[in-house]
Amino acid sequence: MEWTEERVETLKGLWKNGYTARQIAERLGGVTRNAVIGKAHRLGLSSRPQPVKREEAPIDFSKMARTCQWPIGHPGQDDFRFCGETAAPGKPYCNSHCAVAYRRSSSGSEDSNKAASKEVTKEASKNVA
DNA sequence: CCCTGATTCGC
DNA sequence: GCGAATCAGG
Repeated sequence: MEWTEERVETLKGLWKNGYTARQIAERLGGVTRNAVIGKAHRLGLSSRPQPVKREEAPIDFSKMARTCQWPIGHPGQDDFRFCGETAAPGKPYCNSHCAVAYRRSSSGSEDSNKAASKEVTKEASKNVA
């Protein structure tokens, strides 16, 4: 597999959001957790927030869940919840999380990714209250 | 034993 | 730079 921009961006996004290397590898497809970890390490990542044990995948929520299903916090923990922001039509996530989860072939780069991640954090904090 | 990420090591 | 193998911790 080739580490395209979008792939790296999704890797960073998911990794940053506490997903395990295996989940990320599984989501990206064609890569093993070692590849993900290796790449992450190479990218300058390595430490992470507490890992989230969650089966996350681009499930087809077509007509259900009009709210963002992006997991925030840790399952079983008091502050665990979903984003809850209005999701884009036909998508399981809101704009911010879609940017992190799907990242279409955008020529843009870290900037937009950073912006997305930033918003994610912002939304998370907002929802805590 | 299972899992995890971290590092090393050969390609 | 890449990822499997290996290392180390839970």
